[in-house]
Amino acid sequence: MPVKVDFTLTSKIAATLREGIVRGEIVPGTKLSEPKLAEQFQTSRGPIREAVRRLEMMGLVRHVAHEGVRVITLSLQEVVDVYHVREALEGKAAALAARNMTEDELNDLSSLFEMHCEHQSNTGSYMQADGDFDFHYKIIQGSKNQFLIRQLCEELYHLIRMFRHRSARFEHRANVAIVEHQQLLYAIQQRDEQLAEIMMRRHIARAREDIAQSIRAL
Amino acid sequence: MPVKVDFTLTSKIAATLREGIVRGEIVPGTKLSEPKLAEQFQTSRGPIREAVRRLEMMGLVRHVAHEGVRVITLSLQEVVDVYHVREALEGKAAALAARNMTEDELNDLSSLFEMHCEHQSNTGSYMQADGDFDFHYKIIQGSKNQFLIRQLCEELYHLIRMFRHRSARFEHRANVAIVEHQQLLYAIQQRDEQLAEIMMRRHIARAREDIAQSIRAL
DNA sequence: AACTGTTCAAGTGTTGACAATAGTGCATTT
DNA sequence: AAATGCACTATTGTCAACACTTGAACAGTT
Repeated sequence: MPVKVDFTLTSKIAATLREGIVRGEIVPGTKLSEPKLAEQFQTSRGPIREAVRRLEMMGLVRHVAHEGVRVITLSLQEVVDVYHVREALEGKAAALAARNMTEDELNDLSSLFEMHCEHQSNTGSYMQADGDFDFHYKIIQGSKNQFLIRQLCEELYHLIRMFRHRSARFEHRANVAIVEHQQLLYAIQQRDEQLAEIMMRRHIARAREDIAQSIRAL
Repeated sequence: MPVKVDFTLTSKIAATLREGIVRGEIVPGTKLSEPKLAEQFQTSRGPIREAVRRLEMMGLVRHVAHEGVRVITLSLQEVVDVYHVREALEGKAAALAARNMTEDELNDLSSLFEMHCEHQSNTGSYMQADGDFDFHYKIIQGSKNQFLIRQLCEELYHLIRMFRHRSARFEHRANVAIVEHQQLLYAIQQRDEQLAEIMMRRHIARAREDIAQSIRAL
């Protein structure tokens, strides 16, 4: 049975705004004025308010009473902070995935990885963003932990997308990522929870280190 | 400078409902009807809607479009899931606290711990809930990571409070908790990030194991 | 008796207007 | 000229009414 999604105005507006923010079309720091957005979307302020609250849940905007809502501006240091959280959560996700993924899911993950490998050797380039996210996404889902899934996929996910969209310069790591994915996949296939967690944490910690280093380079 | 808090109707209603849910006065599974709550609080539906959305951010209620909002019902298995997330996040918090806490904060934490010890040897009972939360709270704050702090203090915190309030039976662990806190404090004082993380994770994992065991006992 | 389709009530989604608040610019004062 | 206080404006917070969706009771059919 298909998952029920809401076709309310609110959800459509929220999705549109979310993508605008993630893609950087709505510049960080912008104030989201309810009357203006209401005019822009040809609607009243109600649905706008609700949509903006959902963005707040995702951490994409900050709301202050009587002042309004502004799109967050992520400093590199803050991105590093986000990656610390991501390391902790996805590390746990990998451990739980090693325990809880079904054989079918494992096969899925395995073929996805092989697809990435082929794409890599054919084009020499890494399957950007989507590909990497898919791999991580499948592992997170494999954890079978609804709270973990929610925190990662609904709250941190878009923040990370936003950062990645802004600075594609950290993607030279894309090449080594394949190797790290390989090791991670192996650990999960072996049902080795501890190793899976360590591998995932290293994978993310390395990406974080790249960012931290670019701060020190300033 | 004091943190600016909003004295809006919404925030007061949200706080009232939150406590009602956490304390179990509003029974899990209850449907929160906007018209009824509006009458109860002598206000209109607008502030009620916003307050309820905030509860949703905290994970205390679930919202389905066109159907409404219900208070969550946590199964023991779900509590175990929450504790997995908590283990990952607070473990990371302990590591970061070992790195980032100031000497003053360390002294604070230290005296808080000694207070707990005294109270324990005087009364023989553990300083319940509040005390334990305070200790963990100070460590989380000491991490200096705003995202981590938010996820733990604003999202998981109330879920855990809700569970603890429901079943005080898992509190025989209170006695051993002192020893575990002692080790944890020592690790942080030594600025040993890895040890602090391990100690915190064990501390929480043990509590989780108690819950998991009570599931198997069914 | 079980099943399908319709009607109805309750509640959520949406709207536009009103009230209260915060920031801005100007006038007045020292 | 700088500082203080006031009025104004724009925006958020709140309200009450309307529109649409959902679930349930009920009637009719097989």
